[in-house]
Amino acid sequence: MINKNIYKLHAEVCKALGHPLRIEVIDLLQDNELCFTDILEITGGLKSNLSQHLSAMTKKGILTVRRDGKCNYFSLSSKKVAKACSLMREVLITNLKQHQKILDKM
Amino acid sequence: MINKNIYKLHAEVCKALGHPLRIEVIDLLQDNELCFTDILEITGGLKSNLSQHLSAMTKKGILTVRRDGKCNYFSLSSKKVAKACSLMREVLITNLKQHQKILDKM
DNA sequence: TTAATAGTTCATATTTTTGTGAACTATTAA
DNA sequence: TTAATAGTTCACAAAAATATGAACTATTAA
Repeated sequence: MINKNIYKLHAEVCKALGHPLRIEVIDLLQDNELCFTDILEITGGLKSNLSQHLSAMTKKGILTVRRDGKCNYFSLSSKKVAKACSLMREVLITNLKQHQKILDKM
Repeated sequence: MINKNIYKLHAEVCKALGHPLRIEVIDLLQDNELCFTDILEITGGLKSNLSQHLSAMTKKGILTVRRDGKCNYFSLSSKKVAKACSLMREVLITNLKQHQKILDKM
């Protein structure tokens, strides 16, 4: 019971990976920082939506913001996030291949 | 536009990490398989709830089931899932420490 | 000071996830 | 064949996440 809280916190951080737009942002920020407008231009959609997603990721400690003039530059707070994300992508790829293998047999 | 689908699939798989109970299950299955009843006994809660979470994780290719007699044994489909999960835990720990540091200064 | 750029915040509607209990299925043992 | 064990499935209610557009704030430039 006492350690259920750590699972809750842990899940909160992991939730940051659970949305297509947030995955795309993590991909974009893999090697460099980008400002809000750059990210918006690449990902598309509404600025309010992106802003809220970036804000949520920042609150969870996934992203770091740096203000420079009138621009907000976002970056990954740790390479570990990108690594975790890419491991999960590998799991997905393996699943898709497995799926394909099953289809091939039909 | 064409590659937005991969983000969607990727996010779907990552969502498996975004729930306290599912995190706990991943932790439990890190080194060994366990049957449904064992997992239920450790995690607590309703069997229907656990069953649905395990089923969702299995559909997403995160878990593998092996039926033996009347028991269903669950295991991680890949060590990569455990690794991704533990990387995100490290990110959380770093955040918590950072948070603590800020509190200490107040 | 006014306008433009760069974003954030907020309220609300919609969609998705989650939890619950009851009913159901499958395997084994008596 | 009946009962017990081990789970799954289903319908529904409640909670949480998401998308949207309008209004707002902050910085810079003219």
